[in-house]
Amino acid sequence: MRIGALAERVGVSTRALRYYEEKGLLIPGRTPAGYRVYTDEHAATVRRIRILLAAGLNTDLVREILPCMVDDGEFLAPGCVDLVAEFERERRRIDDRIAELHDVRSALTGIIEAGLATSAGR
Amino acid sequence: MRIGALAERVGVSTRALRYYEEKGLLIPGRTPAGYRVYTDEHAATVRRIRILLAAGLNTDLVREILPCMVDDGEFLAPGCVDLVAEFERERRRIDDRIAELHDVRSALTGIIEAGLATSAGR
DNA sequence: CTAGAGCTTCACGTTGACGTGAAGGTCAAG
DNA sequence: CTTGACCTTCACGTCAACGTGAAGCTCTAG
Repeated sequence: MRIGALAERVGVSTRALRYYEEKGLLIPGRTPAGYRVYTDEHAATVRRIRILLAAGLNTDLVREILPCMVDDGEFLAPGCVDLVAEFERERRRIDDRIAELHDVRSALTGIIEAGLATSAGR
Repeated sequence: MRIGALAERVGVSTRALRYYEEKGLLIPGRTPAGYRVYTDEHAATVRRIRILLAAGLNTDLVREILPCMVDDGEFLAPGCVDLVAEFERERRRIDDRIAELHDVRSALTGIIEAGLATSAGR
């Protein structure tokens, strides 16, 4: 499929797909005329990219993680083993981030419940 | 205290404190010469601002939430009651965000454990 | 063969939360 | 009274992940 079809299928812009290629996250084939050609596997990769970016990872990190997500068996590609320490650091950052969000969530909950009590009590 | 002292005390830059004032989050007093003057209460507010911003809220939202966090009693200021619906929407966004982070966290955990199994098994 | 939908590569614009000087005023210490 | 640390207000720079044209090539339908 070509870039427009993939974009509509996964719900991203064509510009984003070209950007992912520029950053080395998603390398399509090419027709003789130079058109980008994508497969179903590319579509799956784009969905993974969106999830990782949405979690706040940057493109450099996504590029490292992506090849480690394809071999979904029990073992890992050799290059990925060397990155385990980095992945653990990133996991800790995510844990910290989740904790921050939980703090703000409870603060919001306190305000919301006090607000409901206030509007109910008067 | 003046801006430099507050900045060092809470661990932010003076530029950030001026930016918070520009955005209406933190309004200091002024000396006759025009120097900004902050109190301990301002310091507490800055800590709240940092937490909210770190959670991904923007300055507009922080400006709305801040006055609702000071009255830590059971009830709320009247202006805050009208914002409860907006706070609930923001809480849902935070819940979504936490769920996204959990997804990425488990993906990372899968990779890390597979990596440990791979390096242990050979 | 021509219109037009879709593709290509530049290349500059956007957004939010600041960083980073520039040019100058204020104030306590020596 | 002068240094120097601290402060003031502009005002442009930064960074990431794209958005948004511009100018031109390609392919299919009629």
